[in-house]
Amino acid sequence: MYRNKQELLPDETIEAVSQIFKALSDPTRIKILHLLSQQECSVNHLAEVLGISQSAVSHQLSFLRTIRLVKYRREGVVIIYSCNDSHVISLLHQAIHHAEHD
Amino acid sequence: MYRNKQELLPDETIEAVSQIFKALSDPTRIKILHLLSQQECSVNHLAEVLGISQSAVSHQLSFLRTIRLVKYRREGVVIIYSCNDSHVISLLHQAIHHAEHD
DNA sequence: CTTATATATGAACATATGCTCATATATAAA
DNA sequence: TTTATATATGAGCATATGTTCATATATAAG
Repeated sequence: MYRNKQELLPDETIEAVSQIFKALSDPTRIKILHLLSQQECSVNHLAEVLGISQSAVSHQLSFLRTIRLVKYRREGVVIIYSCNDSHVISLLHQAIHHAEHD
Repeated sequence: MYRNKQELLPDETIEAVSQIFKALSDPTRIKILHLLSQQECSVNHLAEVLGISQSAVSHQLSFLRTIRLVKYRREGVVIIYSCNDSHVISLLHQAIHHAEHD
């Protein structure tokens, strides 16, 4: 009745995929990643431009750092963040394009 | 100091993108969509093959139906589900590929 | 009409998530 | 060393999320 040719994904893969999409599923993180995909930014610049509290931005950057979607460097007293995963940024841009043209 | 060439996305777009990725961020939904991307399935078949309760599968299908990621048809007593958004399936497949080759 | 099977759905519950507020840490300047 | 500014982080809280359990609905067969 049903052929059983279906490839089930290993749990590891499922979890990794879930993590990628979870990172992209929150409006604050989308805004952060989209802006970082255009230019490197300091934490305060992100907060000001996006209209999000410094604390909220910093918490989300911590999250994005942990899963290596962003990287950062210090410049004096300022921390400059930038994107660290071009493939995930590509997924984001595709989804934006899709959302704009649905 | 900073150029303000950055394009901020409209809230509408942010919400739409967030919804797409939210749909793809749960392991159960990933399993369902991945299987449906290979073959149409009844609800019970999904539940059995994926090892998820009928109720959980049905709840998630309801979610996926609402945002039009799946469609369905009745065949007698059985409801056959299939994918309804090839672009989102493409995002899923890319993420799977990325997760498998990281 | 009754029974059996497939699917859907509401309520309840436990956990996850994202924010704010307060405060800690770190660097630079005075 | 003191002060100012930038960033990070923990605690607490409100809301969102996903599951189970019980039950409703729908179709087909007898």
